[in-house]
Amino acid sequence: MGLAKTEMFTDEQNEIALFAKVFGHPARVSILQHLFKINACVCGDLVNEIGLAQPTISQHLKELKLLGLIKGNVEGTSVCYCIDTANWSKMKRVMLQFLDQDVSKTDCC
Amino acid sequence: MGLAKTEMFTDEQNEIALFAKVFGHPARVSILQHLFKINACVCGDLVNEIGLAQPTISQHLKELKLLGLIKGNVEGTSVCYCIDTANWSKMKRVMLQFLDQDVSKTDCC
DNA sequence: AACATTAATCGTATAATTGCAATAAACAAA
DNA sequence: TTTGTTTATTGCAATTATACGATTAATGTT
Repeated sequence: MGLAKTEMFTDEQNEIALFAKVFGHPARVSILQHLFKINACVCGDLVNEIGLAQPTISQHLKELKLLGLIKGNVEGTSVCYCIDTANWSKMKRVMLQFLDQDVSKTDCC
Repeated sequence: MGLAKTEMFTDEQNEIALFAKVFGHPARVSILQHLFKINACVCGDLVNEIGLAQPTISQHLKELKLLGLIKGNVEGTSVCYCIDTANWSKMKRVMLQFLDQDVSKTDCC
C-alpha cells in the first residue's frame, strides 16, 4: 500500500519516525551539516556545494523547514537559511531518548 | 527519479541516512522499543502487539536485521529476536555525532 | 507419516519519494 | 520598464517503500 498506518502507533513513535525520515536522505544530512558549518547560508551555495539541481535542493529545504529544523529569511533576491536551534534541541531530546535506551540487559540470544 | 544519488555524498552522510531511514517508520520504532522493553521476543508477539500482518512485520524485521540492529535466533518453530547491542552502540555513536552538532552559534537569521 | 505452528518469501497493488526541466514569482539593477 | 538573478512551484517519469494474501519452508507434535 505504501502508506504508513500512523493511527496504530503512539504519538511518540510517529514523531521519532517523522524526524528520522527527514534525516533518511544524504542530501538533507549534507544540507544540515553545511548549515552547521557555515552558520549562515543561501540556497545557491548549497546547489553548488551539493551536486543536485536547484529545484531538488529547494524541495529538500522545504521538508526541513516543514519540520521546523531550519528557518529561512528573505534577503533581497536570495534566501538565508539556517538551523532553528530551539527546534533542533527539541528534536534532539526526542531522538536521544529513543537512541539511549538501556542496552545492558538486552543481549539475550 | 526516486533514487538517492549516494555517490555524491560522503560515506558518513550515507551511513547516517541509512540508519535514519530504518527509523523512519513507526512500525520499526515500535518493534525496537518493544525489543528493548521485553529483552527477548518472538515474531508472533510483535504481530499481536502491533496491528500489522505477519508478512509486514517479517519484512520490517528483515530490514532491521540487514542493518545489524537486531539479531534472530531460531528456537524451535519460532524465532527469538533481540537488539544487537554492539551494533546498536556503534549506530548510536554515529547518530549522536550528527545530532550533537554545536547549536550555540548558528542562530544567524 | 500426517498435522499443526511459526516465520519467511513471493507476487502484486498502492502510495510515497526523488529528481529535474520548465515555468513562475519576487526582487534588484540598468 | 526591461533585464538579470535567485528561489519556489508545477508537472512528470522513474524508483522505492509499504502492506498483505497466498504460499512455502522449517520445525515440532501426535
